[in-house]
Amino acid sequence: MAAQAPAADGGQKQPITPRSARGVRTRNALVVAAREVFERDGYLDARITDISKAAHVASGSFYTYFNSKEEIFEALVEQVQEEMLHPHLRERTGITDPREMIDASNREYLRAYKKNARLMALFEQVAQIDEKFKQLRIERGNAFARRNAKLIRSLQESGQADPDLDPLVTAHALSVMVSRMAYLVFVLGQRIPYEKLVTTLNKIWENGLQLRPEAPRTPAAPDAPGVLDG
Amino acid sequence: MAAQAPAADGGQKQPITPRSARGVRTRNALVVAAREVFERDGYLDARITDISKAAHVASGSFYTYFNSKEEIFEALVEQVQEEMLHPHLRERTGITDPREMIDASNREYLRAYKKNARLMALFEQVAQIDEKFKQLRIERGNAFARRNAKLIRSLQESGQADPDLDPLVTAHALSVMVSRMAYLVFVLGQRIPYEKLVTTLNKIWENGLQLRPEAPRTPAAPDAPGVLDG
Amino acid sequence: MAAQAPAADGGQKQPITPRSARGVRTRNALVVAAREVFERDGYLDARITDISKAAHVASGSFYTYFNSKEEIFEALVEQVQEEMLHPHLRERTGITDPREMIDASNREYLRAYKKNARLMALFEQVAQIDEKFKQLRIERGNAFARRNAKLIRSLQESGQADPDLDPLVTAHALSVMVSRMAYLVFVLGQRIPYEKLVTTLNKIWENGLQLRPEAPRTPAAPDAPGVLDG
Amino acid sequence: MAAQAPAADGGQKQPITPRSARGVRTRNALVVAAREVFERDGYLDARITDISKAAHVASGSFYTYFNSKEEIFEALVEQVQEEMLHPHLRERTGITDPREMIDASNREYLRAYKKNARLMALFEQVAQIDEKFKQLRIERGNAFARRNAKLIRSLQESGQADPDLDPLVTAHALSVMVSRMAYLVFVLGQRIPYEKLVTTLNKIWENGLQLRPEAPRTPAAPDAPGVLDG
DNA sequence: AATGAATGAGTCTTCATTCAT
DNA sequence: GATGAATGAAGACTCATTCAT
Repeated sequence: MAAQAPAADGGQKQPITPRSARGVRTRNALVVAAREVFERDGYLDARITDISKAAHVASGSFYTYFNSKEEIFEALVEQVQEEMLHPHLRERTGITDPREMIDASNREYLRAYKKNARLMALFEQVAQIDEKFKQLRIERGNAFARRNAKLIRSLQESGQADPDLDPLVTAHALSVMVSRMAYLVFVLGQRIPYEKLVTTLNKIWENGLQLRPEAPRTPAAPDAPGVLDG
Repeated sequence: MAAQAPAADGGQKQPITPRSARGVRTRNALVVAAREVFERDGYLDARITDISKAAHVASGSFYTYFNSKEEIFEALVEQVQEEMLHPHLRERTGITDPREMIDASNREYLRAYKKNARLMALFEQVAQIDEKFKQLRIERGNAFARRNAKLIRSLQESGQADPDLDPLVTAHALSVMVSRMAYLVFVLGQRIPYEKLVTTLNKIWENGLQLRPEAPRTPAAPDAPGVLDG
Repeated sequence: MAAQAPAADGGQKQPITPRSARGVRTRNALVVAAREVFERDGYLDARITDISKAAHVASGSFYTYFNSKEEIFEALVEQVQEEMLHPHLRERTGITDPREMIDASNREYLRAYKKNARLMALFEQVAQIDEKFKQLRIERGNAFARRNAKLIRSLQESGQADPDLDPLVTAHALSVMVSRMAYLVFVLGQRIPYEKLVTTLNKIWENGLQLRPEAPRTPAAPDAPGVLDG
Repeated sequence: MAAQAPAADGGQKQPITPRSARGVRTRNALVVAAREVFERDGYLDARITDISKAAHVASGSFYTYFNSKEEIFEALVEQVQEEMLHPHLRERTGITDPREMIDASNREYLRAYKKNARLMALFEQVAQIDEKFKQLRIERGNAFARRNAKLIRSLQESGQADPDLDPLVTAHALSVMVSRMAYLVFVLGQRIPYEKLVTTLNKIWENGLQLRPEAPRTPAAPDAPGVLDG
């Protein structure tokens, strides 16, 4: 009752990692169901009961694997992350021309965003509601910006980009521009034709950096903001 | 007893517009308290009870003026809107040089955002949660974009801006870039020095539009995204 | 949601002290109902729902005044305490003969215990279950023992009681003997005639202390263990 | 399909007596684990799951041997009983002097109580919670009291003890005094030096019975209250 | 016999909303 | 209009018990 010794498991709650095949199936079913329900009802209106129901398991089974809505959401994010993880553009494509690179990475980003629009909307929402996830997005955004900043810096050093721009701030700005436009179009439904969206964003990147058209044989260009960038 | 006589107000709830001076005071106290509580606890965790308590009125009194949290939030938005409403830059300042105009409007926007950062964070949050408010922001964003698009178009026509850019999409993109950076810095706490933020954003606008430096005698420049733009 | 600022009330929960007459009535009804339900079902099986039901209020109303079963139990204890509180024997009766005093206080204690047997059983039970209440009983027992020890000491000093006895330990021992016998008889139902119980306990007190029969004009004698003693 | 054939065991549940050596081991492990968990968490907070975990068996295996927490507790009690069972004092020691006997049996009781304090606390607790176990303790206490009463009676008959005392009630009273003091000191932590505790209790027994110091050649003295006395 | 997941009944608890004074 | 208590629907969560493998 009152002042009992804490449980022997060190205060951790029950959630287990499934040991049997059946357990794996159930856990997966729950994560899949969670995605369904979250996308359908939004994070806030999603009831744990509904997730269990959608997974065709008893309500209590949810707690075999997760402690809370937040926790299963985390699991969902991790899973999606894995799916979306892939090597960087340059390594995959061998593209080195900055213009081509900007185009490729913006296209890739926008395509992925469009494809997972409901999920992205969900992430947007949760980042506004849950502190932990908000932090995650900040860090992710910073990582992207740092990487892009490096590329911008190298373009500046080789005389291909406007040397007056602060690389890190510029990287942030151009990244949020792209990701926010993706949100505007694919989540909020702003009607902008896809091709026009891509070309305009490309153009602003190029103009913004003042890319010298006659880029001779140069190296880098920024990688696109990742799917989870803010 | 059987057939209820329909209420005179057609089934609408009670919320009244205060008639007495006391009523006005109470209603105001509630709106002020709502802002306090919303900023402190976030929209979701703010309980109507807390708002009433903060306003030093009985919990039941809330319903004399509002039907729901959403409704008092609306009232809060309207009030803030009034406070922030002011004529457009050009009309106020007479500035016509595009560069100056970009600088002035970005500064004005960022200053206002910083000053009301907690409120802006709140708006961001509610737009993710409440459908009605989400629509409001879309419309507001569109209005801004249309206005800025007009200015971009006129710059293009006078040969001062890159004619390849789609004016409306560009207007959207540059606007969200600024507003999102404001969010990043003033709400999420990204550490970017104020002056560096302003100059970088200015630069990207200018570069992005390819403003001809020798802008001879031309007119327009985009108005900054308003305080409530997304 | 996640890391929200704590409520403005300093972390205290809602429970209020009733401000209206109606509120006082409701709160009282709940405490009375709690006693009923606790005595009927035992502490563990008593559901908050049942208490509310017995008090003829909605289930949620319980939480207007209490946070938990433990809390309303505390309120019940306090109330009972007040009812049972009365001046010490000697002050009330003027008895000074040790034998008479022992008899009077044992009788009083046993009578009160018998009258409130179900409540006493309840206290016994909760002291085994709830740490806070267990502490309360320890302290109460100590207070009694200290008082009785003082009396024993003075009897020893005036040559009326066995000087070999440790006053404090003896006080504890004789007190727990009486209270535990009360429990045995009135709660567990051990069939011992009331009068035989009293006289036997009296006798053991007298013998135990080796009270000199010819106690001339002496002063003190121990006060009986109080109703709540362990 | 319609009429269920009654199970061969008459509706009784499964719990088995282990047939294999492995079964014996598992069952033992569970009882040992139960003691651990009960002592650590208290009867109420002990979950069957925890007992299984502590025994390193799957949660479902519990039900191979027991139907409920109550049932394994019973098994635990029985096991402890066996361990503690030993012949009566007199038979073991040959002591016949009443004073020596009181001393010996009190010492023995208190030593055993101290050694198993957590277990005794547990028994105390369960007796307050579980009806079946409460009955057990009543019976046990009665058995002790009857035996001690017989001894008191014989002391009275041989002129060694106060003839005014009711033997049975006195036996109860002195027994509960000892056992309750043991609880006070070893479970509740009342700080009384061991030796002082023993000698004081001895003294009260002797004084209480008014043992004639010159005890000539007499036989009996009460056996101490057994470990499970109330 | 052992395993370890699945089940779901039973309570607690919150708080927007109503209402008698 | 204001008050402050009462209401009760809604959901979260626990854990003893069952069961397929």
